[in-house]
Amino acid sequence: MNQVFALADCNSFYASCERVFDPSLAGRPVIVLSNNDGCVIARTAEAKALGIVGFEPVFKYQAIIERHDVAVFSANFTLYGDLSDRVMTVLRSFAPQTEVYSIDEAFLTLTGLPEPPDPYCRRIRGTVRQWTGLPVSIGIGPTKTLAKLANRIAKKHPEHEGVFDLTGRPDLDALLDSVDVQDVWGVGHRYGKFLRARGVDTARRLRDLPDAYVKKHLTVVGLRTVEELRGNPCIAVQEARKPKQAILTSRSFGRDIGTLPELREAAAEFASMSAEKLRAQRSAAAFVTVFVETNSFREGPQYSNTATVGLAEPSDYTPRLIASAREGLARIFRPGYPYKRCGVLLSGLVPAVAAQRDCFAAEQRPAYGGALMRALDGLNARWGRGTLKYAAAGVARPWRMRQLRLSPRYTTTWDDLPVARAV
DNA sequence: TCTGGGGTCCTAGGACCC
DNA sequence: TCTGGGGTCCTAGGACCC
Repeated sequence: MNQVFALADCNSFYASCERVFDPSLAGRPVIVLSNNDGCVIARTAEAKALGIVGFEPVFKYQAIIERHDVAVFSANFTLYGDLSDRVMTVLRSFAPQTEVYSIDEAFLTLTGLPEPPDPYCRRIRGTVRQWTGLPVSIGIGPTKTLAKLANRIAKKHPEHEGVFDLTGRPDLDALLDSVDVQDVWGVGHRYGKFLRARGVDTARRLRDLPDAYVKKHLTVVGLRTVEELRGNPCIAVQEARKPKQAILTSRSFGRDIGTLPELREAAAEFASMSAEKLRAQRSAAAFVTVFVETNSFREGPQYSNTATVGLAEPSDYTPRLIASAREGLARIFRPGYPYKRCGVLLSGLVPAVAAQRDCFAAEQRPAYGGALMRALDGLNARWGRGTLKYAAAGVARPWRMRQLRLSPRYTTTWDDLPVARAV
């Protein structure tokens, strides 16, 4: 039996989330900014129509924003994460298999459905809208890559009303010819440029390239993409999320940071945050990597460097990881530079219970360490992130992000709960 | 004068995704 | 003045082994 995949993807997800709890935003252009209120990372259709481009710095659009009364928000990932969970819950109720692919999209398997997939997906779309308030578009195809492509068509052409089915279409070639090669899932900036320079500028032309040529220039990954464009499924729906192999916390600072003590605090904070994510997936890390960077967008002396510190044995104990991050930082810190970004990466992850012990190493953590971490994580989950933290991460936090236009955490914090009043 | 071949592991770098 | 953050996978090349 031919397989059928669907990709459900929320429209302008972050911006749509802001609208859910503020109906006055309906019909108004809305944009959401990256951390530090730097770039535009989400735009509603109204904002796109004004010519606002994604991932461009917001200051370029100041005039447009004022003239057209664009609603501007700092990214509120707490809110988006919670609304994402709600959408995924609805989607899961409609398909035997779902893969949550990102915060705003999921693949569904619809193979063997007793009815045509198009009307079924329109029901899914209506239900998501009704139960969560969020608009979603759905693409249907014989492979994940083609479902993705169908989703793009559904979004681009409003006349399809949010659902497009690419299976069994006699005009498939023409449809694939209407899609820019770089809009194919798996073809990014570099490959797009490479292919276009050789006249391969549409999805159909990519599909029809010889295997050997694709493998040579786009590796086996590209070959999989091409096979999928031909309708041969190579990429399976993965229900269970594999544990992460690396965990990174990094930030650009709200302002330049020049001193080691301030950077040490930032590194400690990022190590703590990474450690929390690490314990959430019950892993321990064997390596701690820290990096610092100056602002490459600006003139002046640049410096960036990375240091990796190996642990005597894998650990999930925050003080241990903070100490290693600081050790790495001490190695790469050079005075006199205006630092803009820092991050802490944990790698060499193993299941915490199976962590290889080193009987000759100095004690990595006290006997009460495990209980302490559980208490720490429990309190922060119950009362909000940062309720309990290590003093090493500092209090003044001069490096913290700028978020001037943050919306309330409507769904996850009692104090931010929306209130309905009778008038 | 002659100087293998194959395997594994690790890392850095580069591509991609959202 | 103001330019995100967090991941994955693949390949090439070097170290090392037999």
